[in-house]
Amino acid sequence: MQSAGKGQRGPIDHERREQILDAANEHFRHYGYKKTTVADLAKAIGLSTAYIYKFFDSKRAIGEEICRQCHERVMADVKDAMGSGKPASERLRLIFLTLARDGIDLLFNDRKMHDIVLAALEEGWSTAADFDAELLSHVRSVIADGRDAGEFERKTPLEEACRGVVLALQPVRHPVLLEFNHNTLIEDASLLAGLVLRSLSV
Amino acid sequence: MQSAGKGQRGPIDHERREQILDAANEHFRHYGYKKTTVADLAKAIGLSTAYIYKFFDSKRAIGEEICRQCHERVMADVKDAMGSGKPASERLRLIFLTLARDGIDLLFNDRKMHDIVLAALEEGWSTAADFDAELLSHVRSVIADGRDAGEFERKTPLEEACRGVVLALQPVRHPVLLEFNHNTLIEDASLLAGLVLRSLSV
DNA sequence: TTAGTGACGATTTATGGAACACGTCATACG
DNA sequence: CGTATGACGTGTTCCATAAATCGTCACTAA
Repeated sequence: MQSAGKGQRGPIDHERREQILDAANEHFRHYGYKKTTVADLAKAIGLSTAYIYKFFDSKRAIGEEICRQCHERVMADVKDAMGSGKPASERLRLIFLTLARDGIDLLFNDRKMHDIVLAALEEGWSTAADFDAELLSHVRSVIADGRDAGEFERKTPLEEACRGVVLALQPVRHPVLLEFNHNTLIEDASLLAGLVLRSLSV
Repeated sequence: MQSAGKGQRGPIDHERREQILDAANEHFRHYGYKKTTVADLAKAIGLSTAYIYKFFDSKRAIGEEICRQCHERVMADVKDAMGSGKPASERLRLIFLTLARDGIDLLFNDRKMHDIVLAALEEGWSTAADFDAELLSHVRSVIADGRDAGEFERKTPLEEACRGVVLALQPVRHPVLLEFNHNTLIEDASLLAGLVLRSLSV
């Protein structure tokens, strides 16, 4: 396992990592994860293949970082919706629509990245679990808000309601389903949001 | 396109078809769809490869029929739940649990068949659409029953409610998701059923 | 006329050896 | 001592070619 403090000076470390990630971002987007080799990334920044491994344990570690950044961009959109100051029900609906929109966007405008996200799921990279956990926490907070504001019912245990909502999100956010549902995804998201909101209403 | 009345006598036709389907059922289950050849099926019933094509247009047509039978078995379980005479809410909950249970069963006890169902989805065989349509009609009838009995609210347009429920079923019935969720599938089905029932309640 | 088949073209899939990619290490250089 | 690399073992991926499969058709035999 690679760890900090292997002997490199901090600032240089950081710059090199960024360089590698930038190159990876570009190459993965253009040619996909599988088709770009570590040698390609090394050449792009004018260093040797071996040196890449001073900054990342493996090619997969680079892929995971890129994947994480991709998830972060989606999560930023979710956070925007969360911080909009709108009523909880509206914010929850926005989560459905945001995830659907971002999923479609990934599928059509950034296909290679979509493939990476898919591979990450299939190969059990940790990135997906992290995303799930963060999403759950946002859902929990918006439901709690709604309950405090008297918008939502309080009988159902909070955790049960949260897990139900996250499950109901699957059809509009799981990359595998995007391919089957993409033509009706926005409408589906809206329908599911409506269903979920009725299930939460007082 | 193959059609009835190509010249064969009825009873013989039917028997041969059955023989072929029986052989296909056994071979597909043992070796999978891809690995069994039309020649294998022909040998199994003691006839020539060419003769098979008198009864089916293609290997895929045989696969579709087997797939349809598999869907039919699941749908039979759903129908059992529908005809149980229980309140609509209970019947709807049973649909969730039945589909989850049958999905798990297919995944673990009939893996080759699961692969066929998956291939059918990916290659766009008509069997999946038929299943969806039939499932939707059952959902519609149970929701309508619930509304008539005063169990369910009537404000949401019926079709909208139906489509929402069918969407909410996806996480527990889509074969692709089974592989990701199988360890919590029954619990997930229960949670989703609870959420859906709250969304429908008066 | 009807049940049934062998042979065949076109396409798909298996094979196995060569080329390539991943990740490690000993080492070079300032 | 920190930055950086070439060379190499091991596993994976390509790719050309051989083999097998799909589906058709002309044909046989009762």
